[in-house]
Formats: sequence, C-alpha cells, structure tokens
Amino acid sequence: MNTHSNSEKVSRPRIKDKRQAILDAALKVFAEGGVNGVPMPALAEQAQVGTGTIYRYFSSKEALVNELFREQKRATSKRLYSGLDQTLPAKSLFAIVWQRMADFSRSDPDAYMFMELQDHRPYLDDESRALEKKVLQPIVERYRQLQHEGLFRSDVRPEVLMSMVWGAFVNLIRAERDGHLHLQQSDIDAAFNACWSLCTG
Amino acid sequence: MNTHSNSEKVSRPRIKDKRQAILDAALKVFAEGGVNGVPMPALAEQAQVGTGTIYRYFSSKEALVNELFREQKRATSKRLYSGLDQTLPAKSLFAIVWQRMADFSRSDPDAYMFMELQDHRPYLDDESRALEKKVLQPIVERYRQLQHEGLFRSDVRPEVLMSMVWGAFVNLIRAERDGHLHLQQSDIDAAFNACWSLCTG
Amino acid sequence: MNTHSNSEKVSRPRIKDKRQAILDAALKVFAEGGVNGVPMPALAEQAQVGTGTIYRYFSSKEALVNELFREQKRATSKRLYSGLDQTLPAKSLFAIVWQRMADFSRSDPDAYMFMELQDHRPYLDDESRALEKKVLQPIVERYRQLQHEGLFRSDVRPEVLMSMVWGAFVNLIRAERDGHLHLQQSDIDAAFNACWSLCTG
Amino acid sequence: MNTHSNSEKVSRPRIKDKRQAILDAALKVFAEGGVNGVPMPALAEQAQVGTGTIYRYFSSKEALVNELFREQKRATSKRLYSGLDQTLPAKSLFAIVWQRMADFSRSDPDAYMFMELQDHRPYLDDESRALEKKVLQPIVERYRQLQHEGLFRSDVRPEVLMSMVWGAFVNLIRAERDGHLHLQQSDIDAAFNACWSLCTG
DNA sequence: GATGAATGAGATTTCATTCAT
DNA sequence: TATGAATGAAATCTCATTCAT
Repeated sequence: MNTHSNSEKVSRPRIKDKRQAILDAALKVFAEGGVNGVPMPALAEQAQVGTGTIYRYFSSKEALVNELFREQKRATSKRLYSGLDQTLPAKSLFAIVWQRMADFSRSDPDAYMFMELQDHRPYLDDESRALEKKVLQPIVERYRQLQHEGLFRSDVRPEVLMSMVWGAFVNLIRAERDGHLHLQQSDIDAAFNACWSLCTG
Repeated sequence: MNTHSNSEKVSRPRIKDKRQAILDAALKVFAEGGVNGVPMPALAEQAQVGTGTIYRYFSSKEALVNELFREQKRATSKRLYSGLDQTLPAKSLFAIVWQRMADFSRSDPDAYMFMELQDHRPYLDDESRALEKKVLQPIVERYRQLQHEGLFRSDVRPEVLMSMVWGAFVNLIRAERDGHLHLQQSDIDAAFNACWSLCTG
Repeated sequence: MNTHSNSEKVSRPRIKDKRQAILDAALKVFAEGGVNGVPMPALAEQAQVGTGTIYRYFSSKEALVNELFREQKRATSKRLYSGLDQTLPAKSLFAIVWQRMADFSRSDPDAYMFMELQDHRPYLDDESRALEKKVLQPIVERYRQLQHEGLFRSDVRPEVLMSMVWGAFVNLIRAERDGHLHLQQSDIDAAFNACWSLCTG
Repeated sequence: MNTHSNSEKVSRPRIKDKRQAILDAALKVFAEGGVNGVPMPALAEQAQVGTGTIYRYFSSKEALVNELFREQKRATSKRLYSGLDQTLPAKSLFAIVWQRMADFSRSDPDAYMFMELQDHRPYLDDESRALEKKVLQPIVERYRQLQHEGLFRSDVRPEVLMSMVWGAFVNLIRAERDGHLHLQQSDIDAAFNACWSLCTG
C-alpha cells in the first residue's frame, strides 16, 4: 500500500525530488494567490523546502514561472490530445477533447487555473511563447483539414475558429470560477453542441 | 503670483479634475504594464500629479483599481449596448454589438486591455464583482428572450451561451495581442457569423 | 526643546541634504567596517535616513561606492595639490604636499582609510578608474619636469618614482593603523627626507 | 580497501592531502575574486572536494583565511629572506631581496596578490596579526643594524624605513596591476636604486 | 489642496554552514 | 571520512503609503 516504501523506511511520507515538489507547490500557490501574490518563502513552505533550495533548481522566480508554464503547457497538450482514436468520426473526437478539457479543469483546477490566469504572462520568455505557438500549430492544422473535408465551415480562418472555440470554453470555466454560473455536466454537453455549431456553421 | 489662479483660464488646455486625470493615466499605464508592474509614482507622473495627490482621491491602490474597474465596466456597458434600435432584427442588433466590441478593442485598446487583463482580479472587491454581475444581467435576459422567441437555441442556458460568445470574442483579440494571428475586418465579420451559428444552432 | 520647531530655525542640528548625509555616513561606516561589511540598513541608520532613501539618490550599493570614491578622489586631489605657491623651491613644495598628506590622514582618517582600503576596488567602474588615472596625470608630469630640471634622478621613470613615493607614504600610515608602529611628527619629517632622497638619488 | 594506501601510486597523480588542496585552491580563487567574492562551494569546486570537506579541515571561512594567511606569510618570509649569503655586501643582499620580491610577484602572482589584497584584513585574528609582527621583527633588526653600521641613514627609525621600502615596492606592483604602468626589469632595477637612496640618504 | 521626498515593511536572492547519506 | 543538497539568516533592493511643506 505504501507506494514509496523501499524495504521498510515507512516514515518518510514523500520522497519525490525537491525540484518536482517545488513545481507542484508553485502550481498550487500560484493558482490560488497569483504569481505576484506569493512570496518565495511562502512557496518554499508549501513545498516543504528551504527558501534557498528553490534557487538550486531555478535561477529566479521568473525562471521558475517559465519552467512551470512550459511543463504545464506540454502536460496539458498531451492530456487533451494524446491517444485519440483517429478512426472515430470527427464529431466524436471533438467531443472527447471537449470533455477532456472539462475533466482537466475539474480534476486539476490548479493546473488549469495557472494556465488560464494571465498572471504569469509578464514573466514569460521567448522560449515559453515559442512553445505556446508550437503546441497550437497541429490543432490549427486539424481545423484546416476539417475545413477541407467540408465538415467545418470555410468562411472563417482555421486559427480564428480555433481561437474562438478555446475562448468559449475557457470563459465558461472562468465564469464559473468568478461565481457567475455553476456548470453541470449537461451544460458541458450543451456547450459542446453549441461549439460544434460554431465550427460547422 | 498665485500659480493656481483660474482668473485667466487661457494657459491650461484641459483642466479636467485631477481625479479623472489619475483614472485616465491609470488606464493607460495599467493596460501597458499591468497593475502590479506600475508603481504609484510612475502612475502619478503619467497623470501629471504628485504621488500624494492620488491618495487624496483614492484611499489605496486597491481602491483606485476598483474605481477604475467600475468606471470602465459602466462605460464599456454603455458603449456596447446603449442606443440600440430595438426595432431592428435580432441578428442585426447582434451584429452591431459585435462590431462595437471590435471597434472598442481597436479604438480604445487601453480600456479594452485593462478590462480583459486578469491582472486586476486579485484587487477586486465585492462592489466591483457585484457590478460585474449586474451589468451582465440584462444581457443574459436578452439571450433568454431570444431563446423564448425560438431564435436562439434553447438547449444551452442563456448565461452559458453568453459566456461562450464573450469568451470567443475576447480570445480572438487576445490571440491577436499575443501574436498568434492578425485580424482583419473580414475575420471579424466571419467570426460574427460563426458566433451567430453558435447561438442559433 | 522642540527639535523640529521652525519658529527659530536654530535647533535643527544638520540640514544638509540627504544625499550628502548618505555619502558622509558611507565614508564613515565603510572606513570602519569595509564596504562588504556594512549592510545598507546600517548605513541608513548612520545617515539617519530610511533604507529606501539611499536608493532615491544612488541606484545601487555599487553606484554609491563609485560616487563616493569619485567624490573623495577629487576632494583628496584638491586637498593635496591645490593652492600651492609654485614660486617656492621644489623641495618646499614637496614638503608641503607631504605634510598635507600627513594632515589629511590625521584629520580625516575616514576619508583617508576609505581611499586606501582596497575594499572598494571590486566595485569600481570604468568612470572611477578613468578618474583615478586622470588625477595622477599632472603629478606624473610634475615629476617628469623635475627630472628634466635635473633635480630628480632620471634613471627612474616618473610614474615609477611617483608610485614609490605614494606607496612609501601610504604604507607608513597603514603600518600605524595596523599597530606596527606609532608615528610622530618627527617621523613624518624624517620620512619626508628619506623620500626626498629616493627622488633625488 | 584503504583509500589512502600508497602501495600502488599509479592512478592518482597527486594525492597531496585535501587540506593542502583546499589551501591551494583558496589562494587561487581568493586572489582572483577576493575573499568576499568567492562562495565556499566555488572554492570547493576549484579544490575538487565537497563543500563539507572544507569544514572538516577549517572550522569556518574565517579560520581558513587565517590559516592561509599564516601559511603564506611564513612561505613569503622564507622565500624572501632565507638562504642569503650574509658575507655579501649589504647592498648586494638588499638587491637580492628586492629581486626576490619582484620574482615572487611575477612567478606566484596569486600568492602575492592574496597577501597584498586588503580583502582578507577584516578576517584576520590575533594570531595572524601577531605572526605578521613577528615576521617583520628580524627585518627591522637588520635595518637597525645597518643604521648602526652607518650604512643606512639614522634620522629615520628602522621600522619607518622598512615600512617605506616595502610600501614603495608594493605600490609599484599594484600600479602595474591597476594598469597605471607596465614594469620591465629595468624599472625594477632602477626602483631598487631609488630605494637604496631612500635608505642610505 | 497639492506635492514628492522620505519611509520601512516586505520582496527577491545569496551564501556560510550543516548533516543525512 | 567525504560529500553536496539543503538550509535560513541576512543581504540588496522595491514600492505603497505618509506627511512636512
């Protein structure tokens, strides 16, 4: 049952390396308090490390935010788009991704919040921005392809379409966070249908 | 000798009161540098007032941000929704509002940016959040009405629909700001059509 | 009794501006504790200003050290070499400068110590180093002239000669500071004669 | 099994003990970066030992600096004054020592720099200062003796004379280090002659 | 009322030292 | 014994806010 037992060193609760502990803690506290709102000692405490330890792994707060951003960008991308059965009809695939987005925002709200919080933007460096673009590229291509197949409307550029779909979803979650509405699964499903209409015209 | 005499209003071109000068300056600098990124003395300089003067009109930076937020919320609301000719068909009205949103983001990018920057969110107080809800209410009602009229799809709750539309638009502008795409009027028009599909199904 | 009364501005002990107060305090505490040994808050306390105030006048500790160095370099130069009656015989002039050096080290030990402490060297920027050279130039020229006049020995380059004289003096003061000897006026005078021999051969 | 066995001296080229490796490394990095400028881990890396290892041999950075200082003080003293053929004329002996000083500063600039850098002074303890005095004592005595012999001028106390000679030399090297001049062997020789004049009057 | 120099609490970052392995 | 990751006290620097003028 003890997932980290290695003979019987029962007591130590978590042995994952400090670097990851710091990233995990950062995700949590930044999501809650905003990057600017969290002093390094507070982050250190959450990570259960000394303040100085953070600087063994990240050269500055800015560097930490960027590495966290990139880690999450990659993880999110994988989480949303990997392992899709491409033999399924497009609408099913779209629905799956949509549901994954919803699941993501529900099951890992810190990660979702951190990524959608604009808080980190002033910290982002070129590498992070490049990654952001790189991750979007294949999605745009998929949209373009669906347009060529005549499934998606072609009067809107694929990157515009994609941006709208993503924005519609994100704002839905944000509205819930801000207390403007409460989402149920039926809302998620209905929103999917609406987005499908957006894409197919 | 009295440098503040206004017996001859000749020299000073615009004497709008300092309070407004501060709010105007705040909008500009906050939009550019983020609320956290702009020290009060920098704001004071932009507003051409002394640092202390800001505190005669606003009790704190937080209070200033809130007042600015509320002022802009009201102005934006008026800008987008006032003076609409309700005799026009719904689609035309929707199109007008959509174009107003586009015009707003183009002609007053500072105001638009400030409102859509999440930067100010940690500062917002109850009054600001209440206003945000209050402003959204009539829009939601309009959506609900259009659903009752059978024009908008009814399988999506009106607040969900509205949130998606707003999110789709906002993310489009953000994508442009972030350099992911460049929008032309034709894109705005096409995006409108896509959003109309989203709403009507 | 009210030290801040301004009905009679007698009481306030020192009104000199903060910038100078900071430089004065810095000279004192750096001379005593070394640049590295004195934290900015300690300097602020000595200067009777807030820590932040230092940064209104100097962009960093390094900048402060450089400005202090340059100020002192100029003041020292003036103190040692200005207002000399050039009609006096060279030996008298040399004796006067030598005595001025001694007086300087006695009457303003902080300034003297700060300049001769090597402590500040890692902080010095190009401008400071350029000033150092610039200040030495006319002295070298004077040595060269005295060589041409046949008064000073000519088998040693003037800059070498000057460097030795200065080093001999400085090390004398340092030896006293380090407790290796105690200097009396008679020692100063005798040392002058020895240096004169060094120069004239 | 014995890690310090020297039955097979094959593999490790130089096994001088870690203590000495640390002192050697310290001399190098302190000369280059100043005592304050070099963190202990950087020193450890240069010495090719673990950071903690330093603390097995020296109780603190201060203790290390002091031991290094004393080691170098003794080595320098030996290097400059040992093995002199006391049957040679005084001027020859003086010339030899002078040349040894020059050679020292040239051939082992790290050691020379470390000793003449004032950087370490705030670290020095009583023992180091006592050693400094002790090492100077016989030199002073030699000066005194030469005065009694009528070779050196007697109007200057021997410790004053010695201090001036040393200062003259040191400042010459420092001037070169600071880029104020470049020394050739002829300058060293000429400077010797000038110093001889200083001593003999 | 208006000012902006001054403030000091608090932020980020460094580094001498320790200690589990 | 040797290690070097970890630590946290202490350094440098920032900035929201105050207050004497």
